Amino acid sequence: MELSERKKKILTAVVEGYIATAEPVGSKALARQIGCSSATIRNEMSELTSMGYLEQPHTSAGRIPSPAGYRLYVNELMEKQKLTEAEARTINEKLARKDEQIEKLMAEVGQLTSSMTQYPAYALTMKPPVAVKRFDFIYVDANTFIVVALLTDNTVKNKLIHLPFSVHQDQITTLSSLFNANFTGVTDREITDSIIRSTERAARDTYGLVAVVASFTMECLAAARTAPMRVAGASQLLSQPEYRDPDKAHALMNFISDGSRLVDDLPPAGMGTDGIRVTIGPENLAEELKDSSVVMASYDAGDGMRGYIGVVGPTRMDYSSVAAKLSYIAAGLSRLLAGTDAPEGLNNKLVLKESDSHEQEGR
Amino acid sequence: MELSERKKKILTAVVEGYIATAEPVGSKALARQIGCSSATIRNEMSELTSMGYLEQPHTSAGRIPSPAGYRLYVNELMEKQKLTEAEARTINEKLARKDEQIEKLMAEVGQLTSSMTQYPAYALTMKPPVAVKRFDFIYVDANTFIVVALLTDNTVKNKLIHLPFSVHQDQITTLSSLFNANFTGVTDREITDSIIRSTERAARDTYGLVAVVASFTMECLAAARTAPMRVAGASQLLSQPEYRDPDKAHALMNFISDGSRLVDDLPPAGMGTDGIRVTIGPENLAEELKDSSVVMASYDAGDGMRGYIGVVGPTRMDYSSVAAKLSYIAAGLSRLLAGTDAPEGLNNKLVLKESDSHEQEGR
DNA sequence: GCTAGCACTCTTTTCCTTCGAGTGCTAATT
DNA sequence: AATTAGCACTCGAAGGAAAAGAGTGCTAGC
Repeated sequence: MELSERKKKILTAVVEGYIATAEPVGSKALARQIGCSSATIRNEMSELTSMGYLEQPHTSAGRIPSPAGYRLYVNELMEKQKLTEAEARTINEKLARKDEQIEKLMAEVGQLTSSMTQYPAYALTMKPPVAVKRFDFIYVDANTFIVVALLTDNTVKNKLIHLPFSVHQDQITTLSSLFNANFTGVTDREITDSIIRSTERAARDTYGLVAVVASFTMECLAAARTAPMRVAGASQLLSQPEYRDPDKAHALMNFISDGSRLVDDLPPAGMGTDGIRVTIGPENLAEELKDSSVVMASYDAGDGMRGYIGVVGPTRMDYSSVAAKLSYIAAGLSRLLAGTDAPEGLNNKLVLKESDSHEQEGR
Repeated sequence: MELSERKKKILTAVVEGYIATAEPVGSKALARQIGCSSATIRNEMSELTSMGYLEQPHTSAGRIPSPAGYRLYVNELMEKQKLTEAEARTINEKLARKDEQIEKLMAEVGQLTSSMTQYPAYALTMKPPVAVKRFDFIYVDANTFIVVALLTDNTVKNKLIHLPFSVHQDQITTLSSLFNANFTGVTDREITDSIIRSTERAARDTYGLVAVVASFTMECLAAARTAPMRVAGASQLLSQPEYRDPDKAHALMNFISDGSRLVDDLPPAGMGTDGIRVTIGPENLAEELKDSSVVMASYDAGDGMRGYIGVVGPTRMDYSSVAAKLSYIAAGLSRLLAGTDAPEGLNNKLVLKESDSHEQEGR
């Protein structure tokens, strides 16, 4: 059923009023805004209530939006706010100082998002499974060598291995060719015991060298797949009146501080067309989030990777402003990580934006 | 002035009672414990109050310890608690799964400490300045090479460098010997522009290759010196009655979530003989900590590195139990990172000594 | 030097009243 | 038919007095 223009206006006003003040909004306050008498408003509100878009905390209080009311607001009524000049500049400046380590970049983006929105925020990147592209073994001294693994996502991992016995450079060379033959191009799940066994036989390895390097390899592959997830600004919750009860705040903070729980709750279906997804109160799967809302945006992290940033707040969250900020930050990140135009702030002329056009070399 | 035995007993009982209940403790409750009448206790408490060890929130409440009272308790009266079998086992199990990346290890230790003590916890490692021990350059293809730097603290850093022009293997070799000659054994502060210039001349470098590798080097050295600091379990604060006021909680949480502030407050003088330092309420430097206490323990992280773990809580913190747990965990960490005896739980016979491997995103 | 007793102080809790915002309904108005 | 004015009613919030309770300080006796 389609709502009348006026009902929409009233619903919008109630939602925005409640978002601004955290107090139920009454008919008198609206009368001025809408331009008719409070009695009319009351009638309309009464209908909106019975349609399920508004709620009354108790008989003689104003109305607050129900989850359905918020949903309608988010889907149809809300106008996406624009960022102020200053906000946009802040975001650009922060993103310009791009950090090369994805871990740190995520942490900074989390911080940024949280400080821009005044809500707790998280940031993460999902990665497709990776394999090792090539191994290099650096012989340091008789007891020491370094393994360097170049992964298909172009990250490089390494490990210094110090031995309680000595090896000859030749052994390392053998090891190198065996690993390049047997352990490249496979994901962590494809490394089986039997591959390790056969490599060990081929290397005539009696010291467990192969096992050590193999386990390092699997560690790398597993770690590269795991999403580095950062949560920032959890304490912002405490400035929201709905979390003034320390027990509530505690429960929710526990939940969000544990990144892994949030990840589970990620993208059930798809994102909206603009890359923003809003999940309101009871729509959330996790019990701990039933009274809260989550707004998240996705961005393109390049190389087929997808990333997400999001904030958690009360259902009374300022969806319009948060959505605007998230989508601006997400767009910036996409540009930074996957975009064709080189982001400003890279201060030297060589560098580094290697593409996947990178040919696989034989050996 | 030396306190009488009985005064000590009473002070101890007040401190421990208050720690347990967060309520001022009265004379009646103590009478039973101490074994004399409440009136006697009152007289004694009155004296302890005028000596500055106890305080009265108001005339008709029991007594609570003053900061000086806590201090005396911590220094002289408290018996260091022993861990239960179960607690010790939990800690051992967690530490046994030693993670090779110091960043992650610190995060896990923070988690562990927080969950064992029920207070917010932090963990960090201080490092002495480092230098590069040796460079290796891996030629990948005409447009790509990897720089690998082995640092004096035995961490390895690397970077994949992709060029918009091609280089010959020889150039890389030249670069390698130049860097090994000019950039090894120096700390980040000792790398001056003039060294870079002269290296550039020697390399006949017109593309800025030297500059890129040099800036990578400095990044590594700077990053290796910065203490990776992790804070865990900040939300635990909210379960303490003294932080039921969300504003107080918010202020303190903001403070502790920002690791850098905590670092400033670190070890002014030395640690106690047992490696535990307790800072009570107003003894803290930071304004935000004046109502809180910090207990920290230091551990030996090997290679001349020192590390700290600590917890933040109300002045009414359970010093005895916290100190015991911290020192157990710190001892475990020392053993793990610097100890001569191989910690149990390392499941293969090689691999010892290196602590940190480092990944570098190449984009 | 210790203890019993008692008056006194001060907080906490409880209950009651008042106040006010906001509603729902009815009747009048446009 | 839609809007408005008016009014009785509801229910939480705020205020305040009274009672309860816990603990002290002091005095006097053991």
